[in-house]
Amino acid sequence: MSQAEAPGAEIVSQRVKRRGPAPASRTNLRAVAQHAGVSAATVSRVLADSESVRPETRDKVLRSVAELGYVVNGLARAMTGRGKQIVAFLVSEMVGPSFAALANGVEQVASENDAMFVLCTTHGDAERELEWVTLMAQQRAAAVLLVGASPMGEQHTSRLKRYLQELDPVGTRLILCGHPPSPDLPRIASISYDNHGGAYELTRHLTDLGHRKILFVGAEPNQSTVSDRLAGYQKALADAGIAADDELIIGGPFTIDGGYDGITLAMNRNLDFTAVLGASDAVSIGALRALKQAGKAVPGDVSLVGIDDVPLTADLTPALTTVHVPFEELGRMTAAVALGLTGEQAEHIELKTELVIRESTGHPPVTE
Amino acid sequence: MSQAEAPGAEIVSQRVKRRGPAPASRTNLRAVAQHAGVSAATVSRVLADSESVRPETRDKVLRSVAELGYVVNGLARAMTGRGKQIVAFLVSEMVGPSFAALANGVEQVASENDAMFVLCTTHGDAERELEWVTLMAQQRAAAVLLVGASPMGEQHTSRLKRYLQELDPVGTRLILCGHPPSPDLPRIASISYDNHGGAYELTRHLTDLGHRKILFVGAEPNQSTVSDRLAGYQKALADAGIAADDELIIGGPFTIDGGYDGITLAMNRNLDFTAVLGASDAVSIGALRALKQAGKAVPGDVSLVGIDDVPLTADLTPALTTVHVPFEELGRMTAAVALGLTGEQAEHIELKTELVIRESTGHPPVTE
DNA sequence: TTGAAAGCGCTACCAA
DNA sequence: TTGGTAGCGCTTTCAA
Repeated sequence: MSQAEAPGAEIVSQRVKRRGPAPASRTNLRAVAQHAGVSAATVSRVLADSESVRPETRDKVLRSVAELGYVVNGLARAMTGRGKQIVAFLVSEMVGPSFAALANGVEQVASENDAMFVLCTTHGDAERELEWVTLMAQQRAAAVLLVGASPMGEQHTSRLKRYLQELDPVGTRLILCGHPPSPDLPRIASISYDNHGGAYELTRHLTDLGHRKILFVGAEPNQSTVSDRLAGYQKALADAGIAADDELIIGGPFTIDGGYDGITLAMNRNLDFTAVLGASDAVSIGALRALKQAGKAVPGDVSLVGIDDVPLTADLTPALTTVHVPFEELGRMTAAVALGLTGEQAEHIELKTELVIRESTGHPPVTE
Repeated sequence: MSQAEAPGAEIVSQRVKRRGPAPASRTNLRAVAQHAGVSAATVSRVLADSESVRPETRDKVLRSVAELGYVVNGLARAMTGRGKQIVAFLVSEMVGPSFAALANGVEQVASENDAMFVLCTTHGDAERELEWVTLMAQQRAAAVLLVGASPMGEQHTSRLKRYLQELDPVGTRLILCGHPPSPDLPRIASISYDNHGGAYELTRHLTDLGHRKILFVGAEPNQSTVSDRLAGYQKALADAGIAADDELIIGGPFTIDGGYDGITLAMNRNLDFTAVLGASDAVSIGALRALKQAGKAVPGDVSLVGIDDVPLTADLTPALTTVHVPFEELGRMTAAVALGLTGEQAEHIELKTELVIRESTGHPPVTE
């Protein structure tokens, strides 16, 4: 270290105090300034593309930057409020095409707006979720997105309150995505889509074809998405004058295996049905597998429908009739709200869904 | 602001200087200290779970923290070197099940090790990729993961050099995931899998069944993954004593549509083939669609194989014979290297792939 | 147009 | 066990 350059007369002896916390890089803004023979302020201005700096000075600085391989410290920058915004995407599992489309939508808008997309998975663990929320509060994230269905009810509300408690003081927004507004916490923005309507249309399509015994598979209890879908299904049945039959509602998880097991169970129970409504496309895919194995023709013997319209459903045999959910749009909307691009007040947006009729539905077989 | 507390004799008048850069929260560690009647150092110790603090003091502090709704500033903390590590996952598009499995693997290991998983998409835009690398260097990320195949050759090398130039000075690791080592830059760690061997086995399976005219669809030019797969295919043909026929190699993107278009093209050209090797499962799915539309039976008329073994391939009709790629494992490995869990030196790991025979392959039809 | 210097909020050293 | 305090690296007045 050259100490000859100090212009001051008296040399303060043990001024040198070292405590390198960031051991990686020793080249900081000050070093660049020194190298370029200007002040730190000037370097900062150059880096911030500030107008008021003479071209020659700027060049000099930039040359030093290059020469020293200097990279601004975004962390320090963030501390002064000039950092990148963070949009945190909290989801249970990073699986499935719907997740991908949704995340893509969020990421697009985030990076269009110069924000950083941070993905956090909870694996359904409430503790982990809280940890993420806390971390994001600490990082002063712009927004935390709670993505996907989560359990409803009292417990959920108090959980959200807990989150708010951490996020509010630091100004981080909390947003529900794919989940209806929490009635007790209307302040929390929510971007969701019409699960009820989608399931209604789907069921209606089935009853219009003449089906009267329609199995609902994948009724995971106490979960907003499913319960809305279930409600839509029930409403459509009622409107068609079909009596509710709880036997036809099969529980189980929202997965391929869940669908497979659900159908297997239904057949073991000798349930009588001519159509199956999977609570999601994944469920329907599993259902299809089970149906095929049992030698049932789709839609000859049994009609099958799903919900979500994930990409590959069109490539199944038969191509699946389903409800299209605009996941990417949902993501874009959510990010827009997260970044405050849509106005200030709490928002509750519900996107429309759309029935897509393909090959897996037909008239019920004529029973004699 | 109380100015009475200044112990100095002379009161400098316009000392009050305000410039609130973080407008959200005014409660900082100092505020907590004041509220609790202790020093900042003590609060810091409590928050860091340091041993040397009396229980009563700790309680007092924690009470103040709760009362004030204080949340530590992770940014400031990061500046002193105590921040969360960042693992940045750079990928072209956030699509497909293979992406999900891979990302999941990385995320798992990252959060097991208390690091933050940041997902960045480039949409195939080199400029965007560089921007991300720069940002991550600024954020002092622990590692940047370049995920997925990327073009090969001279240009690629100089691109990597450019990245290194930004990442090296700040100690951020650069890692290639799903991409073989760069011959010119052996320092850069790479975690990949055996594309050549996978394609070889697959082709071998086909030739063993008696196929001699095997179409390769999805030969996107100048891309490491494909070129390795293509090489494996060619090697297997050669080993089976089958002459190479470039006509049978169809270009096009690595997607469902790419597969569809590829087959359509091949049939328009009246190409003679009894089996199709899709460069990826997506390609094969598209190929299957086209084949079906043309009235070809699979595997009766044409055998079809893919590579990747993405979840839904088992649910196609017929279930697809493919090569299983351990994406999640790949992700876990990559993250481990990224976080330096495996030793210090540059690593080049190649994971094994495995042939999965399902229903889409059979003997070629007997031609008379 | 440029420089000096005061923070931003936290951690860690050194004394007490 | 606790407090004082000097940084970490940057931005931004204020004055020159």
